[in-house]
Amino acid sequence: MDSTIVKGLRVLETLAASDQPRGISELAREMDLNKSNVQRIVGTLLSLGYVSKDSATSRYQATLRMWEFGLQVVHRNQVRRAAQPYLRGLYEKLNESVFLCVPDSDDILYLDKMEAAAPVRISSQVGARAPAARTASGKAILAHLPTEALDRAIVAAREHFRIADIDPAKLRKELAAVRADGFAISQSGYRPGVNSIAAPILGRDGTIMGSIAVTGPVERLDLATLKGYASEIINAATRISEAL
Amino acid sequence: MDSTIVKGLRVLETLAASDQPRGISELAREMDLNKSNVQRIVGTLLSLGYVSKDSATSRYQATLRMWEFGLQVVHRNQVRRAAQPYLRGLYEKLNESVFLCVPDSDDILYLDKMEAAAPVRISSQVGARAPAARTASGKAILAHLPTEALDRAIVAAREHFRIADIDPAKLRKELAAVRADGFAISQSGYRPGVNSIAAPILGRDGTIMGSIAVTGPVERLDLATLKGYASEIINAATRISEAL
DNA sequence: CCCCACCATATCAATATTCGATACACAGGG
DNA sequence: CCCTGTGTATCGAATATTGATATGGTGGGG
Repeated sequence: MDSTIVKGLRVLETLAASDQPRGISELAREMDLNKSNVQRIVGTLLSLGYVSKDSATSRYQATLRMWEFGLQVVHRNQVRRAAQPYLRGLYEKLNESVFLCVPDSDDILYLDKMEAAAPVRISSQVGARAPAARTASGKAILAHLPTEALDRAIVAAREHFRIADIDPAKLRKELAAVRADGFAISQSGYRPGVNSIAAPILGRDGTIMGSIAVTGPVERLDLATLKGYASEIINAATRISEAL
Repeated sequence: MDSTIVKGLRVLETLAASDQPRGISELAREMDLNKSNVQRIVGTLLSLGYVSKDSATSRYQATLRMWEFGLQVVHRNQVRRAAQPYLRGLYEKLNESVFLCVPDSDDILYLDKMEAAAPVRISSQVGARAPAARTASGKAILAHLPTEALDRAIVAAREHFRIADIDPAKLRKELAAVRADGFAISQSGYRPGVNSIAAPILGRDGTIMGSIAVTGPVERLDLATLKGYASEIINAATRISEAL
């Protein structure tokens, strides 16, 4: 299982997630690894350019290298490419924030967004992960998942995001409705004060590829307004599906 | 030197850079590694979620995981945070594409941009690397580099980007002018038909942190127009520097 | 002012881990 | 229907990784 790679990437992830530069001993303690081991690993990552060293303090931090490679993957992403013009179209038509989500190992990932110029709070949601069962985008995806994947996703939501208050039976019922309607709605389900409506993007063979969602504050996007956008969003999602 | 990590990341980079899913033998041949070795490495990356397997064809490709972690680093980037409002301001005032660059191990990296809605060609320049000596953004950075770093950068430009036609003496002269003027200009220097003007962002201690640039087609942005934007850009860059 | 405690870093023998030749099952093409 | 390619599993040998230990440097408290 190449444990050296596992450790190496864990160190890299830790550094990427850390606000400040980190020292060797500090990392070793926090990650429960041997100090010498961390020293070697960080040294290797340094020589590969994934990590930089503040020579004054001898502390290390992640560089932009991961981002650089990661972007290559995103730029090639077919769903993103297909969705981009429609995201923009929706945004310009409705003047609300529009998101693109994709399923990623049992939860969902925000892949792209179009957003009003200067939002009040800096919602750096692109690149973030969210529990599928709580968001409109997520439910649009879950509704079209094969049953065994859905089961895993429910378990994952409870474990990974420590969400205990999901009633599987109730969720399954809601998802059946989503499948029938063609759209999913969330009212303050994930972020309080935020409502949204989402529609699924399906591949040629009917497998779920992602979803697009319109999101905004409850004051502006009440249930009636959301439902008014339904056909607009379903239409866009369908066009994206066809473009795949 | 933890050669296992080196190999692991090389495999990951190769997959991230590859358009199509790759097979084990293929990778092994291309990367000059043992087939068993690649198999183990890819298996490890798979179990860590950095790579996914197309179970039909048994081919592997990079997932969005690297991007996810990479984004965390970008989002925290101080220069990017400080520059963002000014980038937007410049874009709205001038109605031209605006870029933010940072120096990164001997060349430059495009960190952020604000761009007209639907550009003719899809310039996915964010995340891309460019030879510093050829671009306005790069020259604005080079001009404020300590001499030994500048020497390295010139060598790197010739080797890494295989640019032989850089005259070091001439470049140094140009950079002195850039330092005096406070801005750098490029006319079709890197991408033919593209002109741009850039100003440096400096840290508290005077070290170069990055640069901002306005870029556009030669027809619209001729030399006179570019120079007309100079004070605008220098002003923004200075404000960003102060915000750091 | 000096000591001590902590740090990053270097060393090196021991061994756990990676390595790669070999083998196998499977798929597709000639 | 073989034959050459693939992905995958196995296992002894080899070696790269490991971690206790040592060193030099730095900063803070007495």
